[in-house]
Amino acid sequence: MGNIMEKNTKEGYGKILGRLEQEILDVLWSKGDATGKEIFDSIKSKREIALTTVLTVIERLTNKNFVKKVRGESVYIFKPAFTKDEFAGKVSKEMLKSIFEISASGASASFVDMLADTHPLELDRLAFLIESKKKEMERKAWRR
Amino acid sequence: MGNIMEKNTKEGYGKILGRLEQEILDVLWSKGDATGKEIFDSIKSKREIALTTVLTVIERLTNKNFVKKVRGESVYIFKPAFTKDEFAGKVSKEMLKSIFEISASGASASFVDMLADTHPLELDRLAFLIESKKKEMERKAWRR
DNA sequence: CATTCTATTCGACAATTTGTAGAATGTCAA
DNA sequence: TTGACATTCTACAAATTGTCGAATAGAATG
Repeated sequence: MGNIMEKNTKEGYGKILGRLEQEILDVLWSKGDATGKEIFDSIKSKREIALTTVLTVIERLTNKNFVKKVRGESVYIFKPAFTKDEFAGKVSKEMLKSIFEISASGASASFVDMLADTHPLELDRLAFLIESKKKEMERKAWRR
Repeated sequence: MGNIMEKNTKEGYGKILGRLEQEILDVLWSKGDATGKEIFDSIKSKREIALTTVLTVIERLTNKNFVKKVRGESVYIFKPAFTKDEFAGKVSKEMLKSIFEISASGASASFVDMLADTHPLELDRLAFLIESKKKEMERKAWRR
């Protein structure tokens, strides 16, 4: 039947990062840290691309504070500024804020569906998180 | 202390729609349907803007299938293609998919935090949704 | 029918974001 | 000094969104 949200925009709506940006962060998350050349090699092994292209985008990620740049011996070394979890957390907080402004209930329903489809085991953890959060809120309400 | 995700990009990361796009959909969601002129009037009452600007963006939303355009008597009438809930559901599905590819656990945690902050009462509904979903999954697993 | 509003569509330009990469410049060792 | 390698600069292209004026199409009126 074809999803209505498709094909209208370049990347779709949920895209946080561009393709190359994502590739770079993936390399960094998997290696922990890397030189520009290493990142380039890794991406180059999958598709044709110029070194400077990769360097440029790494630089941009650095400016966005997604990547840290530190001087190594004779070469810069790049590190992810956040772990995957931290990153996902920060970004989703932003995104969800936008969505919640439109409709919290619609977002909740989708969230559960999505989770059930892709990470069914996470459902239990989510249930647990909710319980914890509720308890935490009670404690806070208590202390007043 | 200042969120690290701020100020780097024009709009921030979670933005699904541009400002004017959002304003237009908001008008449509609140009125149910409206002519171009009506939408324009509504937005114009809050800030200076040209009629054609609004019309152009309505047209773009129509092409994205966010808005339906139907011939009324002598004037076109626009309607939201989705309710707020549907829209939030569809969009968040997309977004969450992206985020989950990065980290499901980070996203879950943020989700709960966000919900607790902005719509605390939704927490119970979410817990309920999870339970329902789990039961549904059990039933499906059962039938095999 | 010609004139005059009003509605709608077109075409354009600006700013931002992301991808792309060559040119220029910097660094360090032989 | 001369290479070889590293890093930065500069630029362009395509998309997206905001912004409108000009042109065109339709409807209403005299």
